[in-house]
Order: sequence, then structure tokens, then C-alpha cells
Amino acid sequence: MSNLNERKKHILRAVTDDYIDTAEPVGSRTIARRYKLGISSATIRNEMADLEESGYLYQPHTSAGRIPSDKGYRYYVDVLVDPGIPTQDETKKINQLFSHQKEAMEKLVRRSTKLLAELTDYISVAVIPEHQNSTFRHLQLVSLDPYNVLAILVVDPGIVENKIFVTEKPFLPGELERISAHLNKKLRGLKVEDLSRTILAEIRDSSPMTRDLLEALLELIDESLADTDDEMLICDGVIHILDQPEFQDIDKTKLVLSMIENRQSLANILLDFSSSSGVQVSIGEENLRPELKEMSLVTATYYRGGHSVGTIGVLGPTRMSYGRVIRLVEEISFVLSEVLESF
Amino acid sequence: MSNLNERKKHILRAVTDDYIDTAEPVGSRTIARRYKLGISSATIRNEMADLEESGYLYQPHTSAGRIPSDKGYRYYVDVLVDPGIPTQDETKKINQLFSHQKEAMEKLVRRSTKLLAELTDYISVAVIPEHQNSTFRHLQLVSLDPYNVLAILVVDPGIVENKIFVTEKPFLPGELERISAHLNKKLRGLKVEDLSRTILAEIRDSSPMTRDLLEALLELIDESLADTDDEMLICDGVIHILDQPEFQDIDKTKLVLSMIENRQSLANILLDFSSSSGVQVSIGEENLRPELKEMSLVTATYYRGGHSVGTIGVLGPTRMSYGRVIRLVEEISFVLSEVLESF
DNA sequence: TTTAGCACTCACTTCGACTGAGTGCTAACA
DNA sequence: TGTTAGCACTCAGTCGAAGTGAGTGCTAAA
Repeated sequence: MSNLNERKKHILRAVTDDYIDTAEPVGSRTIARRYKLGISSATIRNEMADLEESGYLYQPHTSAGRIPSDKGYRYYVDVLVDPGIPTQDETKKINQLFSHQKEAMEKLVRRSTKLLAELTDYISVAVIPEHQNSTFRHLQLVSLDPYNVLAILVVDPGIVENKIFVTEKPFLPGELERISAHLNKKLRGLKVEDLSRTILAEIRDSSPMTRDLLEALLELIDESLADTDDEMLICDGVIHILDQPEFQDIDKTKLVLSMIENRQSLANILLDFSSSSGVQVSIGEENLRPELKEMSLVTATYYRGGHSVGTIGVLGPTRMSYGRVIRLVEEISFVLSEVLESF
Repeated sequence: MSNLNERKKHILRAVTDDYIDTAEPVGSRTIARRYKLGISSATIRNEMADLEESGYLYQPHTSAGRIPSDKGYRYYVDVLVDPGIPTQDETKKINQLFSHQKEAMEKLVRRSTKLLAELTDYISVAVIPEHQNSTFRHLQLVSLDPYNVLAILVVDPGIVENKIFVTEKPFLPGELERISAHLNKKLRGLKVEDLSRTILAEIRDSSPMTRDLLEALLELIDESLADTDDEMLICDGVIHILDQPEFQDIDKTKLVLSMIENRQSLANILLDFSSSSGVQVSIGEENLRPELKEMSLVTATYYRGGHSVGTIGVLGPTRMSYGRVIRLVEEISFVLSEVLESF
């Protein structure tokens, strides 16, 4: 597989770099002129014919230049590309982002995603942690008026859910505080997924007075577990896709955009990568979903306490600036993990 | 202005309806065939020439059918269109939306916006209330670990902000609760905009131990006030714009999408309407921003306690299905206001 | 093994002819 | 006097032929 001689490597790299830049099929003369490889266009032509033979390049039509195939991009990513180190500007922006006062995890990931989109000029996506692995931290009941209660549920890595209840009977002042305190004692440290059962037990022992409320809480927890399904995908920089010449075709674009609007499916795609470590690159046809067959996805998992809690990444055309993207996804997921560690 | 005879009104309505349907210039024969006005195409031709003369219609080129001008749409909206009453399906969906357990305001508006986009097939936008008019309800400090404190700020119509602090010195157990309780007593019912000053005064009277924390809280409040600037625009159904034939041109589309991505400017546009009551329609050139010159915006304000708290609306091409959109914006803003009232 | 030269390919552009939906005008009709 | 039928005219859009140029593969010479 890696049996390309140095000259072929140089040429494949040149073709790929050029195509990433220009989005135009790259001809032998262009390579000879633009990249000082010390060989003539005719030689390059021969080498390119070989590279096509072995599937790294292809021609969109007989008399056109070459374009890297998915296999070509794969080789480029695995062997040829050097992500390099973040530029000064990149480092500065990343540090700025994380030097802010700490925020609850959701906002933090949201901002990371925004920055990633801004730095790469592609679409940036992230899934925030599922509640599965998180533990109960705190529950607060706030009386809005005698019949309305705001419940705030805080789970482990700074995720906050809230919901308003209407109660049948008004609560006495101080009563909510008592209930909160009681529940907090009972629930502290439990896995979120175990909460329902404990509260159910609680319901059996409770006065009819608080039963309503507990049932409502049960619903909050169920919903907040389910809710993540809805909310856990974060997405930014969708605009950038319109700047890519491969998406001048509005129908192609619509396909991708509707996939993004259907958050759940994209979330699942990202979750497929959440078990692998390091930066993952999935190129074109390597993607299982047909909507992604002409796109590439660069992802990395971020961690907290040694466990992966979510995935962040970049979605763009297969003609993607892999070096830059890989470098940035790597850097941001790394820093994100570091910041989360300190929670 | 309203000096159109009945026949001209019928014709203008027919042309507008048809153009809204088909997005193709409407010819006199089409009108004669499709709408039973009891007159021949030649007569219609004469009337259309008159309507063009007075600026209600125009021809994209000499030998094409007519298209309503902005003035034509304006007349259509003001005089001709009948919003009708919501269909069964619409009513059902709206009731379903609001029959859910109550939620904090932000989620409520988010879901309304989603529904509006779904029902109209256009882009739907909303601004959620600024904090200016809202009052302090509750502040909760939760210790995540000895050095990290999660602060949750609840203000009046169910808006919840949260933030994590790192403190210089660890807090003793129970200390945070004491501070929360103290602040809650002091701050209850204050306008959020007055909070900063009050808290500042508070700092002077407090023990040096809590100074860190108070300063951090001050920052939370400042930020949550500022944060609304960033977050207060909600947007849904952007995809739909790609289904409109007028936005097959990718550059036009890009213009609109980048305006939407620049939330602040769109928020400002909506805020311009927030002082007027009832449904507002702003058509094409009537919009001040050049990006909106080919679009129409239908908005309504929603209320709580007699005060306007936000604006919700629909953004689409000037060739918009005004009747349906006006009806739905009206209905949803009305129901939204009702629900908020009960908070 | 590399390079220069040449014939060939094929997407893209340009241009003219053609088509058809739609108009304005005029004359006839009720 | 208002309405309609008929006709000449306009013009965007489509189709196809010709021309252009970037790029290739092959061959022969260095």
C-alpha cells in the first residue's frame, strides 16, 4: 500500500495540495510550473498515469487534469500530510477562549465549536456528553409563586436542566427547601440513570402532599435524559459550506443541510467515533451514510476523568485542508479535555 | 390609494395568489383560464396594463406575464388577503405545543419558533426577552468541590443563567448556603438592571471572606445581561429558504444566510418591531437593510403582564403566502402571550 | 529514463435559429 | 362605451453547431 516511491509521493502531495487549494482538476503542466520538483510535465504525466492506475488519482473526464480519489486522500492523510503546530494566531484564539471564567460544560463546548468553525472555515459539530455517565450533584426547587415551582437539576460535569411545574396545592414557605434538602441528601452521588428508581422508592414513603412534586421531578429527570437526545448536537459555521465550490449545486447542498437539521442522525454518526481515541479522519466513501459520501469528517474525543464524554469535529468536502483541520481538532479537543479535568 | 375597482381587485388578487403559488410571471390567459372571473384574457390584459401603470404589477421583461410589485403585495396584505382562521391541523399542533408541562421561557419560545417554521415552511425567528424588565427571583450557589462554585441565577419569567467560579479559598460546608440565603433575602424582587449596584453596596458590608465570590457574582450578572445580546435570537427552518425558487441563486442565498448567522443584526431588526402591537408586515424594499430588500418579514410581539417581552416572526421571499403566515404568527404570538401570563 | 512534439479528446463557450408564452394594438361587436 | 377576437411583435429560453483551450497519451529522440 505504502509502496510509492519518493517522486510519486511528491507528485501525489502536490496534486492533493493544489486541488485542495483550487478545487480544479490538476494538470501535469500546473504541477511542473507551480511545484519545483525538477522534472518535466511529461514525466509528471507518466507518474500521474501510474498513480491513476493504482487508484490514488482519477480524471473526471478523459482530457482533464487529475483529482485525488478517496484512496488518494487517505494516503495523503496517513502518510503525506504534516499537521504542523498551531500558528500563533490559532494558539492565541484558543487560549483566549479557555481563559474565560469557567462556564457550565454546555456553553464551553458551544464556544469551542464556534471557534473551531471560525478557525477552519468548515462546518464544526460536537456532541455534548450523555447523561449516562454523569452523577447527580444538586437539585434546587424554587417557588415562583404558590402554584409554580421551578426545579433546577445539576448533574456532574456542570450540566444544568430546568423545568417549571404547576402544583395542585400551594406549598407552604420553607416546605420546598425542606424537600430539596431531603432529596439532596438522598440522591447525592447517584448515577443519573439510577435516579428514577430512588425517587420512585421515595414516592412510596412520602406524604400525599409531596407525591405530586416527586412525580413531577421524575418527569424532569426522564425528560432531561431524553432531552439530551434532542439537544446534544451542537453545530456551527454551516454557512461555510456555501463557500465551497463543490456545493454550488443547490441540491447537493440541500442534502447536507437537511442532514444537519436532522440533528439526531448526525449525532449518531459522531457517537460512532466516540470510542476511538486520537484524531479520526473519515473520508468520502468511507462514511457509511450516503449523505456523507462526498464529505470528510475529522473528529476527536474529549475526556474527563479518563472517560470520554463527547466528540468534537469538523465536517467539510473531501477536498479538505486536512493538515490544518487535524491540527486544530487535535488541539481544541486536547485543551477542552484539560479544562474539563479541572471541574 | 385604495381606488381600485372591484374587477381590478379581483385581478390583482388572482395575479398575486397565482404568483405566490407558482413563482412564475402570471399571464392574462392563465388568469382567464384558472380563475373564473367571467371576463376574457383581452380584458384582463387591459386591466393588468392599468395595474402596471399604477405600480401594483410589473413585467420582468416586455413579453412576460406580470409579477406583483412591493406596492402590489402591500395592497394585497392591507386590503385583499383574508388570513382566515387556523385550520384544524394548525390548531391541534399549536395546542399540543402548549399543553406540555410548562418550561422555562427560553425553551418555550424555542419550541414556538420551531413550530412556526414547520407550519409556514419559511424561516422563523424570535427574540427572547431582554433581562431589562425582569426581576431577580432566586440565586443558588452549589459547591462542586471546595474550589469550584456553580452559581445559578433565576430571573423573572423563567430565565435561568449559570456559571462556574473558581474561588481563591475553599468554602466551609454550609457557608455557601448561608451566603445564598442572605443574598436572596436582600435581592428578591429587584430589577435585574439594578442588581449590579446593589451588590456593589453589599460587598462593602460583607466579610472579606466572601468578597471574591461577590465579585464573581457581579460578573455573572453583568455577563448574563450582556449574554442576552448574544443569545437572544432564535432561528429555525433555515433549510426552507433553499426550497424557494428565488433562492436557487447561491449568492443571493449566501447573503441571506450570512445575515442570519450574524444574529445580532437580525435581532436588531426584530427589535425595531417590538414596540408596535399586532401583526406587522414589512415587504421587500420597505425593509431598511439591503439584505432584506428581496424578502418579507411578518412579526408580532408577545406580552407578559401587559408589557411586550419579545418578538416572533417569519422571514421569507416577498412572494410569501401572506394569508397563512399572518394567521399563524398572530395565533402563535397570542397563545404564547397567554401561556406566559400564567407564569 | 527523461523529455519534446504532436495528434487527439472533451468540457465549456459562443452564436444563431427556433419556439412559445405573452403582450399591445386595432377593429368588430354588444 | 365597454368587451372581445385577431394579429403582429417581443423576447427569454432552448437546442445544436462551431470554435477554443487545457490536458492527455503516445512516440521518438536525447
